[in-house]
Amino acid sequence: MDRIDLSSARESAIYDQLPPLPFLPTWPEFPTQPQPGGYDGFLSQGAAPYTMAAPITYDELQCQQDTTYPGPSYTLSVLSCRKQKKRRQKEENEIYITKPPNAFMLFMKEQRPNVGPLVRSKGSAAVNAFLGQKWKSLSEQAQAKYYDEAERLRLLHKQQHPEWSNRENYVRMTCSHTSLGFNRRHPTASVCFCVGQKDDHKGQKKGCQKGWR
DNA sequence: GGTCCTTTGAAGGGC
DNA sequence: GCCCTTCAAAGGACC
Repeated sequence: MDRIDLSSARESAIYDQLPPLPFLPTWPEFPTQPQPGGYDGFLSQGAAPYTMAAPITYDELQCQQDTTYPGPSYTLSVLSCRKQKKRRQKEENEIYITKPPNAFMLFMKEQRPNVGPLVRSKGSAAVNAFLGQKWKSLSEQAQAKYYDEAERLRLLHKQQHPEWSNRENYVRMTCSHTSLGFNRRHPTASVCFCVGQKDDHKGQKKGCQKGWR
């Protein structure tokens, strides 16, 4: 596994004191030993041959949320950090604060490595769809662990970024609903500066429009 | 290089 | 209060 040095990143070391996530090593619904086939076996056999993931750490979680995570070097997957690394470079030293993950996102993060090659070969969309089904099949007790952790991370995020709002990461709504919108690049600007473009459900372009900046 | 796909849940704005 | 929209994650596919 590659190692990324994030030691030059910003101040707070609040995550340093957090213990490893206490999740799945004791999860009772699935066998704790690696099973041949992983989720693919689950699909093809209708049973639950399950490849148990090693517990993820807060270091890895924080990498997904904010690659400016302070502290020494962390053992990270280059792939898992690629998008944010690209975005960071794009933002040219400006800090981009991501939304805290919800319960399902934590579940996906943890279980994605367990998905077998058959499902994985169909792409991330298929993997996520499969994990969505898996999520729904979990007991409330099993899901509660993820809801609790998501809530804890949400509060932690709020503590670390008290002024932050989801709205700051929005590309379209802030621009389309007010002439005094703001966005991730210029959160305090008095004019809207469009930074993205997406297709709506009708296949039409939304996002950047003439006169927005 | 940028965007889509695909999921669930959180959050915010409009009415 | 409800509805709609966006974003959080992943990485291959596509333009």
